[in-house]
Amino acid sequence: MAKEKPRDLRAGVALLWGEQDQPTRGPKPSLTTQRIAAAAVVIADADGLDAVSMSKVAAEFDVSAMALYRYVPGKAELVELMVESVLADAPDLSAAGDGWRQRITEWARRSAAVHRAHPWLLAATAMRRQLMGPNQLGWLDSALAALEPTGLSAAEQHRVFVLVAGLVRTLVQQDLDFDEQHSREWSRLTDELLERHADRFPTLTRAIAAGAFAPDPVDPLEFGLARMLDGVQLLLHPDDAAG
Amino acid sequence: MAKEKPRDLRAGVALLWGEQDQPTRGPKPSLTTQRIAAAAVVIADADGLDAVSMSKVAAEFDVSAMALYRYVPGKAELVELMVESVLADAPDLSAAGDGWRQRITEWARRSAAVHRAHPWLLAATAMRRQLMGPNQLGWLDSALAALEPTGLSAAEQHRVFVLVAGLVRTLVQQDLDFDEQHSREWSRLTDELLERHADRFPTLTRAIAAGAFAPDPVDPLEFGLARMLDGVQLLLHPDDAAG
DNA sequence: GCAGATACGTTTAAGGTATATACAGTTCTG
DNA sequence: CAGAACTGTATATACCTTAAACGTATCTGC
Repeated sequence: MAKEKPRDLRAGVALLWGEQDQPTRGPKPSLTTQRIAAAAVVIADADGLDAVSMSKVAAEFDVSAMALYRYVPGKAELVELMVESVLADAPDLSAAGDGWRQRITEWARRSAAVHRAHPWLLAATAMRRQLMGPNQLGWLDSALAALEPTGLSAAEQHRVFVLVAGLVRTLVQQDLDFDEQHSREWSRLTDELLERHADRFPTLTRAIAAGAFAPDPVDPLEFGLARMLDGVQLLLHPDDAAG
Repeated sequence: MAKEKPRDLRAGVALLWGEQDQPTRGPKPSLTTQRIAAAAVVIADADGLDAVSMSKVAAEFDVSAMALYRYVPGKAELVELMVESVLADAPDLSAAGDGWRQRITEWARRSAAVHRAHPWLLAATAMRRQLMGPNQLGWLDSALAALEPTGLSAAEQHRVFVLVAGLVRTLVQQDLDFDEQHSREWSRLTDELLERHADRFPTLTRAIAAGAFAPDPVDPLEFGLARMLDGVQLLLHPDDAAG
């Protein structure tokens, strides 16, 4: 995962879009990129992205690690295929209602659900220089479709999309980071430290005392979306109070 | 980076807070955790987080890789120390004005600046199960201080903080991902693909034609903050239009 | 002052990782 | 039916983290 190989974008795109010409001679391949990606997804779902190694994936097919390089140029491309694999079926938002707000909210919920179902997805799409495949573009397309009725300019729609997608990422990550046991132990240790350093962190100390970090019944995604979309709505109708 | 070692939280916290009792016997250590972290930061700034390896850091001090393990339990802890190192000096927001909005905006700008100056910081703080040191808490404290005058409940202030911090992360990441050359080449390839698949991505095709992905003179952070804080302001004063 | 305890840094090595290269075997094409 | 083209394997390189054993430097208690 460390070294940056020089990448052939053209080849990467062709791979992601399934636009490679099949050779006619030679033995029939025993695998497909789809099956490889699917196997990698199973491993990542179970043990995290770091657990996905060429040899572990190859082992799923009783094949040597090097065999995978006949299908995939390298690990970076494998991860891209994993992302595509998991983003199949861009959401149909027409059932969510007619308003742009309902639709983009539904988009955010679905996106959050996918990210929660595949915790490695966040890390995978956080990697620099990622290419986007058709499925990822499908999600983008459906979000933009939801925002189209706002009447905002194309540039503004794009900006809003970035905000909403970012919000989903942030809040899902918060979710995933939360681990009951770990969290409890950390709180205990930190409380103790904060008591000793209360003067350095006056506001924080007060906030904790006031329950700022206590379990919160409000769904952060719903809260965040509501605030953010209120802000967008204000951009559309500067005079109205949002409802 | 792959395996998850069982971690001793207590030890990790002690390390991060510099609360370890110095031994009296034995040779004097030739290094300090601070110097080690600083060297690692230099490497990461130059070549990315993946380029930080125990042996490269050790080489900066002409010392064997294993020597570092006398100072740091493992690489995860080293990364935590790097984060602390870079988050020294929590921002003083008093110069930004009196309003909560000005102050939290300033906080976001400063936070973004640090993240941009150390591109690996995003990845480093995205790791699961991270511990927070005093400097990281300092930043948290100052953000909460900025939000205190809103009069929101402690829980609400926390929720808003999460939104703002997330916004910064998202938008900085977008920034960092952007690479002139790569982006240009990708556009070219994608345009070509989209033309062939316009029916699959109708909205996206339209959006691109309308310039949604053209260079945008508006600073996304300012745009995002404005929308988000408008939303928050509406929470405070449901009847007013935000200005 | 000196023995013993303790801590530092090194060497060695084990067990991971990605992936380059050379090769053996299989299958289609001319 | 020979040769080209392709698949998968075996081998090897160059990394990575980190465990264990060891020699050596330094302080503490006597």
